[in-house]
Amino acid sequence: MADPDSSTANDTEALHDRLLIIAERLLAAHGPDRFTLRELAREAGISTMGIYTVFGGKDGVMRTLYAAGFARLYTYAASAEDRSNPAKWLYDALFAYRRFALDHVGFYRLMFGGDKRFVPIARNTRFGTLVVPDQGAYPSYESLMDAFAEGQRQGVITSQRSADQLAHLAWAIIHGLVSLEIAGYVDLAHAQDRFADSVGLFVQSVLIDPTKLNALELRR
Amino acid sequence: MADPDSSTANDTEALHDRLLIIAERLLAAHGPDRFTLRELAREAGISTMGIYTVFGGKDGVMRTLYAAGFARLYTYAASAEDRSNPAKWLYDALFAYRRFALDHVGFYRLMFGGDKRFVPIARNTRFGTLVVPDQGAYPSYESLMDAFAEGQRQGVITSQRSADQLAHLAWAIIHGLVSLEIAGYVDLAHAQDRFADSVGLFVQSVLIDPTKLNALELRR
DNA sequence: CGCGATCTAATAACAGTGTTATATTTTCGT
DNA sequence: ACGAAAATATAACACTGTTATTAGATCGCG
Repeated sequence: MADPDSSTANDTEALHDRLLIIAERLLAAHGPDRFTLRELAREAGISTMGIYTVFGGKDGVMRTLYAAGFARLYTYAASAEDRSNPAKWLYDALFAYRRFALDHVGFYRLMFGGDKRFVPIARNTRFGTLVVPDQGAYPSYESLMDAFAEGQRQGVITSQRSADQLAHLAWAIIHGLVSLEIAGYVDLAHAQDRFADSVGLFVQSVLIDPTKLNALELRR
Repeated sequence: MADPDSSTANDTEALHDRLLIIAERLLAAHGPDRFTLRELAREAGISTMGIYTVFGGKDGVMRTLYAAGFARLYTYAASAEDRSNPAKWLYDALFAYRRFALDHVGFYRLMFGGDKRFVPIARNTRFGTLVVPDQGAYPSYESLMDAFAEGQRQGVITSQRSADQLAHLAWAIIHGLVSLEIAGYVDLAHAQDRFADSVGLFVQSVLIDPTKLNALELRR
């Protein structure tokens, strides 16, 4: 408030943020398919063209929501980073992923529904060539790989596969489980147990030294 | 042609089939998002309302395409059913699933993109409560479970988990791998190898007795 | 302060979409 | 052969995203 020449910048920035909050709500309510520009404008109390000056068009809004989704996912992943216990860290990360997907189905469908419009191209990382959405989203996957690497270093994870291979399979598994659940192919009454069972089967058989498992209680 | 009173029935049935073929082409070309009724009518050379008399509306068309997708998936699954060799059977089934998804991205996104509109509710089967699209689609999943059950019977698969649990995890894994690939999150240059690696890691560590693996060469 | 230039915002218009209403033709049973 | 019913087409409606156009606000700068 002490900056006089940023009043306009703050106004448009404030409008940007306010629109984004409403857009997230509409995305969550209707899903990416039925998300409409005009409803966003109506809810915000501005004309349809106001959105064009802020976001450039519907693509701009969806692109921003897409990035916001990955940022939100990262907050879930970050909350699972118990680096002192790699096995727990891994479990928590996998469950956090599901939690995010169920809490934010709209985000999830926008991010992984199969519309490649907003997915950037592959780039080289220190773990190999990966496709990662942007700077703010990459940490989620990096954190998962770190969990594997740390588990291998401590000997809790006995697999000799690379952390990248393990993380890719782990990601595929939880994404598969979660997206099947979201799409409606898992009986709701048993979805929770099915997820826990499948994750347990995967972790115990592929990853973790069975003799070190007793220290880990399956949660939820 | 020897049945006089079925001329009309044959006509509408023929129109139904012709429309379905064109609809499949448009779904493959544009994806489920950009599929439009009016283009279908235009391509078929009929008025927009002609589709309403045949399918009742857009929902009817999409529902029919949804069922056709599962029927198509079943043809892929059926081609993998080498019942004399459960391990090969399983591998072939997993690779056939990916083949179907890549060959028919439009179908795949319609079936698993997250729009629950056409997914029926759960029902009881002899393997437990499952969500299966319809009579014609259920065999795909049943075949997968049969592969596990037969593998366990022959001792090739040593896991003591139920065939249902194993099939569910297997389905989640291949669906996860494939849908991440389709969504654009796997580097195209290495997608093939990544899939084979992940499937191999899963099968060898979770399912198959290592001493019986030498008889099985990884394909493609 | 003044004032042209630039950006912002709203209204109006346009080409699409799915769907309903209406009219016209075709088909079919009796 | 004729009335009922189904099939098909045309027109209209309420939406969508987007582009023109126009009015209003803001800014740079002498």
